[in-house]
Amino acid sequence: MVRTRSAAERAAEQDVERRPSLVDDAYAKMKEEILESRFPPGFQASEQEIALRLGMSRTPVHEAAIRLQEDGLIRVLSRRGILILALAPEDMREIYDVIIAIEGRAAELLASLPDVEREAVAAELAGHTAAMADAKQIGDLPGWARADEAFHRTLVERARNERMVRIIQTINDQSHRARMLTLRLRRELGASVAEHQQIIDAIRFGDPAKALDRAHHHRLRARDELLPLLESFGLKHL
Amino acid sequence: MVRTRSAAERAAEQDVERRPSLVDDAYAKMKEEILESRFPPGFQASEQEIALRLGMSRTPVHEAAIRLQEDGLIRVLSRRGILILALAPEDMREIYDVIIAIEGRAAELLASLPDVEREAVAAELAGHTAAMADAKQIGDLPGWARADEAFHRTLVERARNERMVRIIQTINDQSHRARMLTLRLRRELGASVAEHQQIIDAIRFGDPAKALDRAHHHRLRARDELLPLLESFGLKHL
DNA sequence: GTGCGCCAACTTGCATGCAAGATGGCATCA
DNA sequence: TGATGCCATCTTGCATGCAAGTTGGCGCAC
Repeated sequence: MVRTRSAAERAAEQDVERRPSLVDDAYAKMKEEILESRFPPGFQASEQEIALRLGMSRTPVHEAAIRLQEDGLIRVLSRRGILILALAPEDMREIYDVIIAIEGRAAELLASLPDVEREAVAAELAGHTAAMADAKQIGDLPGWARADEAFHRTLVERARNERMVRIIQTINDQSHRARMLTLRLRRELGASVAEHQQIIDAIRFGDPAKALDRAHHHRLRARDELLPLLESFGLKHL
Repeated sequence: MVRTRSAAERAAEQDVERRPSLVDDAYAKMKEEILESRFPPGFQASEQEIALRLGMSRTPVHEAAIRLQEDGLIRVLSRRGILILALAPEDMREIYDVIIAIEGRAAELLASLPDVEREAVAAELAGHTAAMADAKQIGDLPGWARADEAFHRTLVERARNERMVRIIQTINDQSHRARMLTLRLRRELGASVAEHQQIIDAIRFGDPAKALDRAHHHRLRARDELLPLLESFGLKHL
């Protein structure tokens, strides 16, 4: 029966957290296997077999597969199982453009905040950037990557836009394997610190146009360094 | 069995279009009912009942519901059916910021294309804008809305980024009801034509920075007109 | 009259059955 | 020997059964 619901009912439902379901479990585990390349791109597996491995029936695996397909990580082939998608350099170009768009707007929004909040965000971002500089100093590549990721995550999360956060999360999942792969290829850890600093300054001084421009510039520079690298390695899919 | 697959196999699979499934059918029909407010926001329905109405079992309805939940149109409540989500003015703010980010970058990309392509895109955009002016002249509000939508769709689609297209599609679905509702509230059809023209000019002359700026400005102006309107009408959810 | 608790009805989560599509290999024929 | 077509096998799409969680209402106690 379709029926209207009171505001009270709706408010109550906001609180209700879904209890852990097998579908959530399957989703999390399959995603992890894909991101860690234990299900490498281009491989195919039957839902049956995954179900067996995860100790559940086909149903929750199938439903998790639908979500992963929406995330752009796999394709569910009719009667032929699940295909783990690979990323081409072309996909990385698309992904960078989405990041440029979203992070640029986020930086612009952060630079438009009231003084106190701006300063708080700037301080937080500066902390992550300092951690990057430290990690670089002692040659701690994973540490550098973590701090860099924290900087960019903060940039978007502090802009108070759940949809932007979600978009970035999806895009990050898609490009996770590529990031892991290229981390040790990159030689330009220094430039990032300086560019982050410029973004932070623009936010701190409340200059939205400059924050947007510097955020764009940072990601464009990173992309222009990464893409040729990928292609020179002949990485047609990753 | 998990196994590697040749490039030929993979290429072949690209062609394989999924044949129409009941899940696709359920997804399309449910989405239409939601967008047309025949399933109004805040209402709740059981999967059982929807299945009955669509003449299928619960399974495809449930799987379609998962996809609609990923799209942000509904929430699947454990053992309590499907809840049609409403949009608050706050959501519209988020949505506009995503549009501003994506369309801004798209305009920037279009203005960076080679001469010939830039001109082709500019001409196409100019066509839609002319249609808007005509529709406004004769008071054809739905015609104006269609041409406006075509302009913005073209802006993103011509930027050759499938992910951006997908993001905009999702966002448009989410805000469809709000757009329909506010179409007749708006008084400012004229401003749009002039602003579109500025975006077109920037693309035609190959000025990416200006194209970005004008695209931002256009959507910001539209948002700043719309949001107070929504709030003055006390539209807490729509 | 008011509040509490129990219960019947309903709803989905998940497992499984069945049918039909897809595939690979083998046998057969030229 | 090479090509073709058939068939056994595998895999999913969808329906349905069952169990467990959720809800609303009725009756009972005070």
